[in-house]
Amino acid sequence: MEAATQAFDGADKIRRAAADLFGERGFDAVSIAHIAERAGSSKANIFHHFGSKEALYFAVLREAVDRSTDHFRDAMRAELDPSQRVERAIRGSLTVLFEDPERARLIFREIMESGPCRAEALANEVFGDDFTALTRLFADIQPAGETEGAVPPSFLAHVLLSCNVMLFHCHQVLRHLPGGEYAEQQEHYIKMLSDVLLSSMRAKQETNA
Amino acid sequence: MEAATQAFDGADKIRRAAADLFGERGFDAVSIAHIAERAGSSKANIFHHFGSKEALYFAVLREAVDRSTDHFRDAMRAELDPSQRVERAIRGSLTVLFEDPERARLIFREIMESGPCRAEALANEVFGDDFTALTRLFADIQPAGETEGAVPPSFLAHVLLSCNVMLFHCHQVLRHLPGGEYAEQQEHYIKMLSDVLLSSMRAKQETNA
DNA sequence: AATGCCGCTGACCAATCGATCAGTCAGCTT
DNA sequence: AAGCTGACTGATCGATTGGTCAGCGGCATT
Repeated sequence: MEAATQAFDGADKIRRAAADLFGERGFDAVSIAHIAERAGSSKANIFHHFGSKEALYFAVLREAVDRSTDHFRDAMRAELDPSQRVERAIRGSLTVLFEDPERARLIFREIMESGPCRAEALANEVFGDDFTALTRLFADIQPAGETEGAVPPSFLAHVLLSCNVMLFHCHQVLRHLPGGEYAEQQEHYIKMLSDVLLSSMRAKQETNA
Repeated sequence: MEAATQAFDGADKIRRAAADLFGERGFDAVSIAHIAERAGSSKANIFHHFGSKEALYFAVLREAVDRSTDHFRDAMRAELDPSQRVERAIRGSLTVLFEDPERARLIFREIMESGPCRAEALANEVFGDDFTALTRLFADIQPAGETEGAVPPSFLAHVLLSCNVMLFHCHQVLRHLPGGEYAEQQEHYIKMLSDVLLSSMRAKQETNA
């Protein structure tokens, strides 16, 4: 029978140590020796389990991605009125980011670094589902019949995710900016972003100069 | 008399090569030997001019920051009607990013990596001016008297910068997302983001559930 | 012509990198 | 007890890392 502490493999401890270090400092700044030390293991054992540094990195990345999508989908299942659903979506996405910062940084670094080759795979396998779910949420909320000149739902998803990701990565800088107090008042931030998104859905005024 | 080709120092060529490589791959993934090779110089010469790898990195970073702020301030000096000024600001910020991608990536990486210690310095010396200028633009545009329950200008600046930075870093991924065609149609993107920002400035409807 | 300075180089250094190796040990099967 | 398997280790590999150093050649000054 397994122990009550979830039965930590040696391989699991290595994966966790690697996830922390890769998330903090990136692929190149972390050495196998560091990971082995943090995991309480030996260098050779890492190669025994994962074969190469790159393979370990991909294993860690894939696990991070899988857990991330699970979290996100749970966060926006409710069927409430529009403003509550939007706030829920913002809060959910924010939670995914701040609950496991190393994982979030790991994934974003991968996006930044990925050339055109890996980008398509990342879009399909990693972010496609989340983005589609968010897009559908905005499409559902939008007042029927006003979809003509309005901002498309997928772009509202872009706005939501962009603001959250920026807040996550830069909040240490943002809070020192003039008028950047919102970076430390999460509820206030959610309210403001929700206002922006909702108001740009109803608008149907003169859209052209 | 200097040559017509701007008189490239050996030191200048090193700086340029380093800026390219650091921007592409980050600090740790780039070696002095790589930089020397790309610059057509020798390893030892780099240490002769800059003393250490870290010093070279900071020199490159500081130069990138200085040039970036200059570009941005020019981009939004005009005094047109609100929608045109907003579009101008979006386009200006976008130009800063895409005109010199290595520089932009260099700076953003520094923001991501910087702990609380360096974050305040970065906020004051690097982004403070741009952010303040953008904030003032939105404050000017906002209809007088409606500043009560409205979204504050500094948050609109956050939205603008977030969306642009996200588009810049992730556009290879975004264009493969369902509904992500806007990532490749810059004018369309500007129009949509402008709509979002403008409509959330006029809104004064029921702001609470 | 001798001087000092400066941009620059090849050879070299200790340290560390990712990776491989032979080999130890515990547990399972027969 | 014999045999096998898989987790694990210390020693070690060649390559590469950031960094040092003595010295070269051109150029201006004296």
